[in-house]
Amino acid sequence: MNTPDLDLTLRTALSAALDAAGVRPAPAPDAFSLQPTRKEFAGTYTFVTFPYAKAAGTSPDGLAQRLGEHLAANCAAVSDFNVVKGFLNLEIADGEWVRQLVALAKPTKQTEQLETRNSKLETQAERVVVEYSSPNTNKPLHLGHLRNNFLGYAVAEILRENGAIVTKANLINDRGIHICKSMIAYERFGHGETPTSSGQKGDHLVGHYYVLFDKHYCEEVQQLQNEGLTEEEAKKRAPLLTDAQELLRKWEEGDAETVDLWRTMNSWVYDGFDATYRSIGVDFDKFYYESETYLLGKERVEEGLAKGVFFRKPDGSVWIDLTAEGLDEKLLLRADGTSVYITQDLGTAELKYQDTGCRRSVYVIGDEQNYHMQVLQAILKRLEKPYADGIHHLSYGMVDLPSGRMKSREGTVVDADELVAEMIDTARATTQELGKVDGLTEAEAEALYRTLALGALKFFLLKVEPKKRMLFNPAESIDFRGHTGPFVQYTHARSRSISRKAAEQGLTADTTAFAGTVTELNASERELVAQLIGYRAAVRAAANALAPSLIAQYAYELAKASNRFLAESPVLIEPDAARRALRLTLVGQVTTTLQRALGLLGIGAPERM
RNA sequence: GGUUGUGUAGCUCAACUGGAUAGAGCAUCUGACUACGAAUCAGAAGGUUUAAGGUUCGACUCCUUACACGACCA
Repeated sequence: MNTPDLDLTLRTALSAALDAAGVRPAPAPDAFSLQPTRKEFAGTYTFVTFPYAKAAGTSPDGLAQRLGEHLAANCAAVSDFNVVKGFLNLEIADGEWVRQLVALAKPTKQTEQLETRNSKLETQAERVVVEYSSPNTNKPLHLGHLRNNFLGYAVAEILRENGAIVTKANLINDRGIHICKSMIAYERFGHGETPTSSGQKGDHLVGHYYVLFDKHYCEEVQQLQNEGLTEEEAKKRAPLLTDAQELLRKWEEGDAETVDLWRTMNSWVYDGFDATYRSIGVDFDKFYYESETYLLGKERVEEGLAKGVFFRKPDGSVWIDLTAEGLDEKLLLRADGTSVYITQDLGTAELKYQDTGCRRSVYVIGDEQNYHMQVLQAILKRLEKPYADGIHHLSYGMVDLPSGRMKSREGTVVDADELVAEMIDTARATTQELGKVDGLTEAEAEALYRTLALGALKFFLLKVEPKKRMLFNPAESIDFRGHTGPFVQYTHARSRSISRKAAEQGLTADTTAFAGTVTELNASERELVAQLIGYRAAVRAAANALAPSLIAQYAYELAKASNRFLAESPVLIEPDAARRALRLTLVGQVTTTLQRALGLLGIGAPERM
């Protein structure tokens, strides 16, 4: 027998009760809000009657009373209710909580879920592409990219868990003047240095030359100004810049030597990126390179001109007028026929659609591109692309430092690799100080430090709503206690420890040992079951809102409930066998659920810590 | 100048999209390791939600106006 979703059971019953109370048409089960009861009142779920009191022709309290009586009589899950100022608080029968727990723990239930999910995959599952990371190849990844990478990875995993078919895509910006700047600096000052010869990671090496470019460029500009040029003039005529521009022209013409250097330097960067991606635990299904897509955009321009959506100005440049959408006129192709950013994006969007068949596409990009993304979507709508409506810009705010905004030129950038390394050092120090790693091999311990470091970092960056700017204080921000990743990881390790000890003592989490016999729960047990069955709702909400922060919040609250439970309810020492089995089942469910929730955020769940 | 985002406890963030006395963590103070892990738990203190109006049974949330900070578009 299947135990249905408690939330759905209650909603269905409430809908029927509203109908019986004369609310016509009664709202559908998913059309009203059923919220957790505030903890100062008795009950678990609360229904607000104000919106329906008029239709029922009674006071809110009167309606609440009638609904409560109807539910108590007709819904087995509801054991009692109370009414406070128009709020109907529902209390759930302990027997129902036990049934819910048994259903959660049933392995058959899970395989069933998997099967329905697989068959859904075959037929009507939604296909989504999540584009994230999307770095430039002229500098290594920094703190801002980490927020992007973690967000993108988590959103993709959450959508997948919610039943979608997801393609993780990475669009690499590998061409343009910025690469040429690194190249020209390398030609000038590199003396044939390579990652191997210098012992530097490839992306750091190339980033180094980008910085060198800027340094020498500034000197040249100063020099020219001293010779009497205006600042503006000097900035335009500095030889390094004109050389870089010349290099870009040669690259576009396909000059063999230039393309060769470009390819070599980019390959160094990719090796470096690979290492970083592996180190921070993110992955991709598909890579796109702007050097391969930037020409595709021009076909879209032709298409737009043919459809009359775009127009050509007398100088030959191509534009679109988006004033009707509240935007401006936007340049799509320069008078000399070269493309601009948005041109490439049109091409890439089309390519992604052809490759994956996804009508829905999530772009994880910083909020400085809000306008750009609005324009992109508006243009695709005008072109009547089937994927235009499915574009969603997951916009996130910058990560600021106490000193202000990160600026690569001023050297105030927090490098991703360095930050992770520092975090690992902190995790190592903290763990060793607590003396928790006795019995682990060196390799196991090091793996643990990485898991903890990344857990802290990812949780810290993901628990905040994406669109908010956030402050990162390297000295203080990352903590291992309180509302943190390691707190959740600790709870998992603690629960695993109890399960291991139980197994050593021959105790099992057998649901048949308590399924019919235990009929009363204490407050911490009830709260924990309620949290556990909230997992699916949390995933659904997070998927709909593209909000990993909801999963972080859920994992934290589950961990909190678990620790409270363990403080109040002895497990292994519990003398009553049935209750002991129930509590062991709870412990087991906490570990698997925490593991899944953390997994969605890309955070590992250690066996011990 | 135009468009847009943000503003909540000393600090970093929540608030189920209009619901009850605005909640957590850090920092501060108090208590709990001879019960399974104290990276934990229990408790105290901390608020005119930037300001002023408005909408209604009810506003951090929606609408005006102003202020502060940011981003983008000329």
